[in-house]
Formats: sequence, structure tokens, C-alpha cells
Amino acid sequence: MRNAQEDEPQDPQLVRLDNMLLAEGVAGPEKGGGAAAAVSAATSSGGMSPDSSLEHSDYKSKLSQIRSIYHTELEKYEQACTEFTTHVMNLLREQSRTRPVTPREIERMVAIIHRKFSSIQTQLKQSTCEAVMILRSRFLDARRKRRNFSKQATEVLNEYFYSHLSNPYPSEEAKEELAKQCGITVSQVSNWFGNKRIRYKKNIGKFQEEANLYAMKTALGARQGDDSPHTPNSTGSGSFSLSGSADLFLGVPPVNGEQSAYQMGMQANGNWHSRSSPPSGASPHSDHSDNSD
DNA sequence: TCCTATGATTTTGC
DNA sequence: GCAAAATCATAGGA
Repeated sequence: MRNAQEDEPQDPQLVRLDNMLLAEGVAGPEKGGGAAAAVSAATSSGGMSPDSSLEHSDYKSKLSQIRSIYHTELEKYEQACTEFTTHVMNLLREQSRTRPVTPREIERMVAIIHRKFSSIQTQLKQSTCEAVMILRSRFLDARRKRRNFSKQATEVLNEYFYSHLSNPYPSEEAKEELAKQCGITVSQVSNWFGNKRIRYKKNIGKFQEEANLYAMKTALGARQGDDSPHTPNSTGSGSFSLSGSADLFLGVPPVNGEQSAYQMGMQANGNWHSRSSPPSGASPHSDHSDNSD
């Protein structure tokens, strides 16, 4: 007891908790810092659409709920601490009538009480931090909170898909370019193309109308572009030209989905010339791919 | 409320 | 590691 000095170094765990609560805007003056940080982290990682103001306000309201609970509890503990300290001091004062009580002893007693209550406060801070972490992870991990892409974004993706129908596998650069144009992430572009390929293949008939629409669009775009000096258009996965080559349907009547898709570059087995089955003569299916008529 | 469309995730094969 | 296929989960319209 005698050696226990009051000026002990601050507990590093407590410092960490305090810092976190401060950064999240739970402790200290009220601010939107924590929530704003979470939102910006989410948008920059691509996990959240920019128009996530709804979730943002939801996050903020939940955070302020945590904040108010934290402050209420903190106040309660402080009040209890003061009350208990006063009570103990009164006891000591009473005892001083029957035995000598030094001011140093009182001081030490108060320090012990404060230490006990501060350990309770640490627990409160810890559970508040946990609550914030849970809220944050729930907010950031809104994986299945799906938002449809904007009309313009879908348009851009569809234009690329149908103008590269013979090989709808955009290169990494093309994906990046598409992502930039659509305001989505590269992996979302990959997801979109993965879904599109499989769904197109499964139900070509259904997509025929859409395909023709984009073929027309592309053709119109190409015709308008004819006035300007022609740039060589590359086909295949490496190129990125939205108004360029419609290796498409033009002139192919939408009679039967399978037939036109087959003419579009899909192999007889219903696959595109993907990595595993290159379009060259080396392909095990090359004998079929030449027989498209 | 149901159904379809669609973005995301998981499983599987190469 | 990438793509296909299957599946999940939600948005949005009828």
C-alpha cells in the first residue's frame, strides 16, 4: 500500500480504447468523423455504391445511439464513484474520532476507489469499442446489400458485351476502363461479364432483342464515326472500343437464338473461345467451329 | 405478395 | 487464378 504510488503510468490498453473511441466519435466532442471515415473506406474499397447516404445515416444514427449509451453509463459510473468516495470519506472522518486518520490515508483510500471504478470504466469502454466494431463490420460488410447498377452503366457494359460477342472476355485494361466509365469496381465488371455470359448462353432467345438493339446502336455509332479518319479496330479481348467493331448480328435475322449465337463466335458446344478452347485450329473443336453455316 | 431480374458469392473444374 | 455453373439474396415491378 505504502509503495503504491498514485502517479502510475497509464494503461496502454486504456489509451488504445480511448483513442479508438475518440477516432470513432464516441468519446470527445460529437462529430461525423467515424461514420464519414467508414463511408469513405467502404466507397474506396468498392464495396459500397456512392449513393449510400441511406446506409450512411443509418450508421450515424446507430453510432450516436452507442455514443449516448456510453455517455450515460460513464456519467453513472462517475456519479457512483463520487458518491462512494464521499461515503468512504465520511466513514474515515467518523473513524478519526476513535483513531488517528492521516490525510495521506484518506488520499490513498480515494486513489484505490478511483482505481476500482476506472477498471469498471475500462470494461465499459471495451464493450463500447466492441459494439462499434460490430456496427462497423455490419455496415462495411453489406455484401448482399445489392444495388442495381445505373442505367448508363448497364448500357456501357451491354454495349461492350454485344460488340464483342464473339469473344466477350474483356482484358484487364478494358475492365478497368469499363469500371471507370460505369463507376463500379473491376471485380464488379468481372462479375457482370460472368453473369452475362452464362445467362446469355442459357437463354439466347431471350437476349436476341437486346442484342439486336445494341447491334443497331453500334452500327449507327460506327457509321457516324466513318466521317472521321478511321482508326483500325481490333477485335477480341484486348481491344476497348465501344463504338467500334460490331462483330455482330448485322444482317443476321434473329430467327433462332442458337443459330445466330453460333454465328457470333460461340462454338458448337455452346462455349466461347475461351482460354481452355482457343479459336485456332489447335482447338479440339476446330472441326466444328469452321462449320458454322 | 409473388415473380423476375440481377449483383454477389460459392463450388467446381481446368 | 480464371471461368463456368449453381446458388443466394435482394431490388423492383405487377
